[in-house]
Amino acid sequence: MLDLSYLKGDKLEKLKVSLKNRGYGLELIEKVLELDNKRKEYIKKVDELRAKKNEVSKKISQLKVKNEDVSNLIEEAKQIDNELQLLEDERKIIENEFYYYWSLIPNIPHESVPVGKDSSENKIIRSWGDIPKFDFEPKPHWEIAEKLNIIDFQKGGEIAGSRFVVYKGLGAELEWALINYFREFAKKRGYAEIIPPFLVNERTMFNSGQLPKFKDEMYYIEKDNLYLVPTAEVPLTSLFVDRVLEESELPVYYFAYTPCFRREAGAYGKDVRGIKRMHQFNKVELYKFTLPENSYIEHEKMVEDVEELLKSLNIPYRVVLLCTGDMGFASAKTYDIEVYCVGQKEYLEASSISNVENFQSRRANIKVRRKNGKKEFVHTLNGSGLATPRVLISIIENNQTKEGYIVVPEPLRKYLGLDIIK
RNA sequence: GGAGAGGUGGCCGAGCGGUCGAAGGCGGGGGCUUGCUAAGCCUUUUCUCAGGUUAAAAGCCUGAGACGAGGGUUCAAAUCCCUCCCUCUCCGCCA
Repeated sequence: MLDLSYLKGDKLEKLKVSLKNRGYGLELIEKVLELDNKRKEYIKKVDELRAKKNEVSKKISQLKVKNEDVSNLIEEAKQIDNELQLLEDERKIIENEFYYYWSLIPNIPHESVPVGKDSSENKIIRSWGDIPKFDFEPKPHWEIAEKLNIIDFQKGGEIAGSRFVVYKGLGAELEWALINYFREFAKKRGYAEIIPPFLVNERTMFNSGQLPKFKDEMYYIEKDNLYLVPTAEVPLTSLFVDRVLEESELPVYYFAYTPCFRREAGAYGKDVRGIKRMHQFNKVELYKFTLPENSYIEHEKMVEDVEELLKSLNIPYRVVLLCTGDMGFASAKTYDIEVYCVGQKEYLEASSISNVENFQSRRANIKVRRKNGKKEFVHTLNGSGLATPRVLISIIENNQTKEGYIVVPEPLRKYLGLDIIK
C-alpha cells in the first residue's frame, strides 16, 4: 500500500505515470480520487460537529462541578448527537470504500525499471552457463520422470486433481535433496531458518499484498477463515507485524521452506504437461527486512545469492529485469532468474526476487526507530531461493542420458547416496 | 471444547465515568555537571487523519480520532455492558 501523500501534487502525477506504465487504465485512479474528495468532505463535516459536541460536553462538566443546572445543555448535546450519528455512518461507508480501492493500487516502480508493456520488453541483464548439447534428441522431463517411475502424474490427478503430482521413491528423495540443499545454502549465506504456519489469516494475506486483489488465486478454508500460503513470503512478511524495530536489529535475513498452494485461476490449458505449473509445489524463500537506504544493495546481494546457488548446481540461467508492465503488484523492482531446460528448449522462471520497498511494511505496520527518534517503515525484500519444480525440470532435462537416466548434480549426491538415477 | 486471569504509549506498569493522550519507571533524544568510579542532575520523547500557514517539504497552529477489534449505554468511556480475537493458568481431547 502506498502513502496517501500520493494523492496530492507532484506525487499524484508520479502515481498516474506508474499506473500507466503498469498497463492500468484511468478508471481506478479516477474512482480513488472521487472517493478521496468525498471522504475529505465527510471528515470535515464530522470533525466540526464533533468539536461542537465536545465543547458542550466540557461545559456540562464544568457547570456540574458548581452544581448548576445543565439540562438545556444536555438537550443540545443530544440533538448534535443525532445529527452526528447519521454523518458518521455515511462517512464510514465512504472511508471503507476508499481504502478498498486504495489497496488495489500497485507499488510505484523504481526509476531503474524499464518501461514496457509485457514480458517481451523485459531486459536480459546477464546469462551464465553453457547450454548442454546432446548427440540425441533430448526428451521432456515428464517422459523421463514417468519412465523412471519417480513422478506419478496419473496418481496426482486421481488423488487431488490436475496439476497435482506424486513424487515417488527417488523422485521424492531428489525433491528433498533439493529442498535440503537450498536450506543449507541459505543458512550459509546468513539467513536464519523459519518454519511458519502454512495456513494464515486474512490480515496476514493483506499485509503481503495478496488480499484483496488476488483472492481468487488462493485456497481458502471457509470454516476457519484461513488461507493456504501461496508462498512463504506471506507469513514471513508478518513476522514483525505491528512492531517497531531498533536500527541495530536490521538487516534481518530469514529463509523458510514451505509448500506453496496456488489455484492458478485463469491458467487453464496453459503448461498442462509436466510439473511446470502446479497447484502445490515446494519452495525455499529468502526474505530480508532492511533500512530503506540499503534495500537496493540488499536486493542485488539477494540476486547474487540465488545465482551462486544455481552455479553450484551447474544450471545455465539468465537474470532478467522485469519491465513495468510485467512486474508484480507489490514490487518496486523485480529480477527473475530463469533456468534453461533443454527438453522445453526454453528458459523457465525459477526465481523472482523483488524489492517491495515499504509497500508491505506499511500494510503490516513494521517500522524502524531511527537514531533521531523518528519512526520509519522498513523495506522488505523477497526472493525464491529456490522453487523446486523448475529447477527439477532443468536438472532432469539437462542431465539426461541417452538411456533415459538422470545424472545427479554433484552437490545433491550426498543426500541421495548415488550419482545416477536409473 | 470447559473454567478462570488478562490485553494501556518502544518496553514495564498505574488509572476503573468528566479536569486522561493517559502517573511513575525503563529505554531513546537534547543539555548541564564531572571527585563520590560506563555515575549524577535538568529537560524532552506516541501515532493517524483533516484544515491553516508554505512555492513545496519540514516545522508550527487549529480541530478530530486512536488505551486488542467491533458494537452498545451516557451529554461524557481506557474506565460500565455485549460480541469477537489474542495471550496466560487449570481441566478435557489429541499427533
